[in-house]
Amino acid sequence: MKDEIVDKNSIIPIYYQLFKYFEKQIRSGRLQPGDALPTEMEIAARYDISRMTVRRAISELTSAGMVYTQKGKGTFVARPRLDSVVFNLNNFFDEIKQKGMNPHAELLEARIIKADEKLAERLGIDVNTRCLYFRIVITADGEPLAYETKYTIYSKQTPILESQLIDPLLSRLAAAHSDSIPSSSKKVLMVSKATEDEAEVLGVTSGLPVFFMSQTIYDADSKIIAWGKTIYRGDRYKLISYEGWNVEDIKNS
Amino acid sequence: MKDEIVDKNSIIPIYYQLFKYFEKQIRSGRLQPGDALPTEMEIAARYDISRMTVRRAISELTSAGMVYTQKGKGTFVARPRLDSVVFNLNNFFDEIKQKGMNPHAELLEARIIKADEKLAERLGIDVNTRCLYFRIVITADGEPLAYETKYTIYSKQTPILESQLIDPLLSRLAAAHSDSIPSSSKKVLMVSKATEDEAEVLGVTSGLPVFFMSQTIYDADSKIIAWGKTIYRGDRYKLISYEGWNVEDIKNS
DNA sequence: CTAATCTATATGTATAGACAACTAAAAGGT
DNA sequence: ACCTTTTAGTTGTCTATACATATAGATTAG
Repeated sequence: MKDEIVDKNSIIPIYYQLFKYFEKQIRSGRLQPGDALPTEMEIAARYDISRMTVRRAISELTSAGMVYTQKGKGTFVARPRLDSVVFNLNNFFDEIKQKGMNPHAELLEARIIKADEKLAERLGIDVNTRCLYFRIVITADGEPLAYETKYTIYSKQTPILESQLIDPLLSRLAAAHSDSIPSSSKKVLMVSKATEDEAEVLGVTSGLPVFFMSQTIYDADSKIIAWGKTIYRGDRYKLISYEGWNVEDIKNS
Repeated sequence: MKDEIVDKNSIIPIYYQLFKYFEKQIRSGRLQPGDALPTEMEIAARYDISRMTVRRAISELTSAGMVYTQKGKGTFVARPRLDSVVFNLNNFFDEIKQKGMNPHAELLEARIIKADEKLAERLGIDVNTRCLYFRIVITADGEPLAYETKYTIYSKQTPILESQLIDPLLSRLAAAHSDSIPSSSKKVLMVSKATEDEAEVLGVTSGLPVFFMSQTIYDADSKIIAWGKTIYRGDRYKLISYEGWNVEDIKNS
């Protein structure tokens, strides 16, 4: 009757059962930052499993950032990192749905263009290179939330599907229409005031504070293959970031 | 003369040498998304090492998100995730330094207060609970960049050091002055216009678009132990996020 | 009393092997 | 021609073991 923690006959891997057990201990606060876990040998002996299996469980905990190990000393519960901010700006289709609203993307304009000097400069390409240019507006229950302008190199000449243009992932679009493979991206988030054009599309008064995000997609050779900007309504949009070990609890508070 | 890829006599672990080798192959684009890695047995045989050592290397690649494995099929190079945004808003001390500027934090006000109704509501505590309240302004080369207002529960009554108040990590402060241990945090980023007070502290004109970030620190029982807000000058601050496999290259472009 | 050495203990690396679970293609039967 | 079964090959899990390396405290030498 020592333990129901590890069931060797379960189809669930032993290392995973152990991992989940310690994760629970830490998330609930029963194991607190700085506390030492039992040594690997102790755990192995207690549950009659191999030390390598224990190490696999601890390895998972380590890469989840929940514990850290010190050679010669032991394994300890880590302090949660509460100093970074992780936003998901792209998949707001799902976000809007989750709020019980109906997301929709409307294509305002889509054209094949030849790059002028300004665009050529921005994309690092030659003037007159063929590009795909389009603008969309994203609405929730009919109300505009974001306004996107995007450019991608159009070298494959594949047919353009409206469903593709609506895809919030610029990198996926770039993969479809350029013959380079997206490898890295750079995003810059700024605050700005809505221009007249933006205000009209978004249905707000000109000068309203908005988020301005530019996005650049690079291939493995660090060449630009796509560029886009998105304007988010400042009065309807905010970015929320959760971090730590009992995140699920605080989301409902 | 088959390989200089793995040196068994090196002090660098074999699995790490292997990991670095494949990482390089992927980052450089010689291995592209979708490409299959050699099988574990092949790699093990080729370099005369154990399969478990190969698996360790692949495990590192997997948790770095660079490859994925499919049972019964093989190991494949993953497509980079280019759809999230990771910002580091807090350690801008380092950021400012990196730009060759001189960061400084100035304490505007620091007091022990008893929570009024509004604050008690916000922190989820009783009215009259003792709290630490303070405001700081962060400058680069003397120019104000951000303006922070923070509250933490003050239950330990430890002495307050000015060096602590300047710490950009609110969770560290909360750990020092409350007897709860920070476990999770919630951050909300919005756009706003500078109020008169904010504009004066930041030395800008009232109404300038600014970033507004609120931050709430919770303990393991999901109780609030600290709250803060930060105003970032919109004309001087932008958030940059890099993702992908050749990030180091595009940073210099 | 101090400094160097030893010892016990902890995690880190690496090996060799066994079997399970899954995949895809080959082989076989109807 | 079609469906089923077999088979080879792959990753996943787990074991048992050996030695390396780091830590902290006890022991010892001076």
